[in-house]
Amino acid sequence: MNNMQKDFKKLTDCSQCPLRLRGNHAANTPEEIEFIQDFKREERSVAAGAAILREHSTDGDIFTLREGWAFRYRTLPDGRRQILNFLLPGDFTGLQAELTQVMPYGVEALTPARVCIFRRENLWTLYQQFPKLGYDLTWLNATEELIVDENLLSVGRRTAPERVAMLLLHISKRAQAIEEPTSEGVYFPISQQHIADALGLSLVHTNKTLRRLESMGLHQIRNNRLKIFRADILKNLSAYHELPLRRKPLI
Amino acid sequence: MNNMQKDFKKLTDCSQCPLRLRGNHAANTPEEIEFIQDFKREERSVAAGAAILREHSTDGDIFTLREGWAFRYRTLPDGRRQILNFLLPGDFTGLQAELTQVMPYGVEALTPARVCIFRRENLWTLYQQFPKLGYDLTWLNATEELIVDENLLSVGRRTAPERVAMLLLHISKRAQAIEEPTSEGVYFPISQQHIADALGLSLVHTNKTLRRLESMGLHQIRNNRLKIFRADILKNLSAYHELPLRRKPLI
DNA sequence: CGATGATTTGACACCTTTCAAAATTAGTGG
DNA sequence: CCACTAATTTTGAAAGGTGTCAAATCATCG
Repeated sequence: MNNMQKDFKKLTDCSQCPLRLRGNHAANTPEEIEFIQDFKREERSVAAGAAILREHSTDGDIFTLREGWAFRYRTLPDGRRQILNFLLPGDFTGLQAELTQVMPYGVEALTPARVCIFRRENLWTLYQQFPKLGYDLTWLNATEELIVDENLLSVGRRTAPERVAMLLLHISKRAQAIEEPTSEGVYFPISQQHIADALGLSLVHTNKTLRRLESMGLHQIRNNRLKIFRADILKNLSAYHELPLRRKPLI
Repeated sequence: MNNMQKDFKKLTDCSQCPLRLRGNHAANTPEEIEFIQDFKREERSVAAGAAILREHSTDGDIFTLREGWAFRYRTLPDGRRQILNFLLPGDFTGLQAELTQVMPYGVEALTPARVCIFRRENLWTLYQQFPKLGYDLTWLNATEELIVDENLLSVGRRTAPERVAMLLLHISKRAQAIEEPTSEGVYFPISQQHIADALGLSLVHTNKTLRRLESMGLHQIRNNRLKIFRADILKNLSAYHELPLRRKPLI
């Protein structure tokens, strides 16, 4: 936990970025990568449960999640929390803070994570020197909004079972896109409390719904792994249609 | 209604754009405005209730709402509808469609409206030739996401009275930002069905909640006008904190 | 092997939805 | 400007999905 600065100066060579090498993202030119390298101010490791961005703080970083999972959330004064979306490796966020004085949302690590933090003051330079990267940023931001839209539809209009089914499918799909396929399902480091906060449900009711779907043989969650058995039924239940997305850019 | 093409060729001179002249938006250079002028493919008038963007269609425009109000929404196969956010004059949307083959959401006019539709094929040119406008687009998109975030928090974690209070305040604030202040409150062309769809509530319960707040003297809706009487109580009830936003760009 | 946190269960209250129908308001044609 | 119809807003009553409370069972970890 206190190794937060152990690798402070030594920034990974972006051209060797493990995310990039995995080939899930759109390619960049060497010049672009060089710029991104300079754009990067810091890499930071954060423990599971630790804050990456603090809600209501007056400064906020823009960053890419390089390893681990996290989530973006907002809270009400009395503590009620709504998870806006989950962040998986490769996801970029923090731009919205550009608009306000205080961070309207927080980001918290779900697992031990590692983030690449960029120089906000160079954001404008990025747009000027590499329009393509500016375009990519817009793209990344729009992708995030698409997910939030989907979540809003869920929370606003789907029943509890439908919401849970939807979340299982959505997370499963996203996880599959970034990890090697195994017969043991996908990594799933999300607790029931997190699911509840993401779906606008209570913990108890989330648990009961989850148990119900699982006992129907639709899926299984065990040891931080999610296996989908009956994607067909889950899809039908949640009316979830995967949007065919192009390959995401990486910054 | 069938005057949809009456002013087809004659595009407004963007430098004389009524929105721009009103001075609510960040300024642009003459060169930028000239580019925007060329970027604009068409202006279109749509009737209240008509579609501006069709959900699930395979083509989608990017546009700025110049006059009137509209809303962005998604539906489930059985017809349940969730309004994602309301669009007021000056709002820009449609970028997300860039990411998918099918429009993930629809946009419908709430009042007679007029939209400036841009040449999607020139979007990339915009980023290249006018990085500043690219930056603005990112900004506009991020602003929209901020609103969706707020709505997700509401729908997920606020009670019905809290949601309604929140919506009244939020809309009132946005409306005030674009119209002359009058003693008669702000323009409010939103039906209870729309409120229900935006808040994830049923029509009946929306009505009862609205009536309750109104009978408590917190607000009044009459003749498409909303008057807030007790902003203090409404704020306290909804835990709504206005985010101090910078002046929005206009494209 | 305690201790702390996560998951499960059961019971019950209650907020919200659904169903039905009346009362208003808005829109349209004569 | 008055009918007439459609749409919106209101109300009441009852059903039901979710939340809250409490407590037990499991799991994880130093």
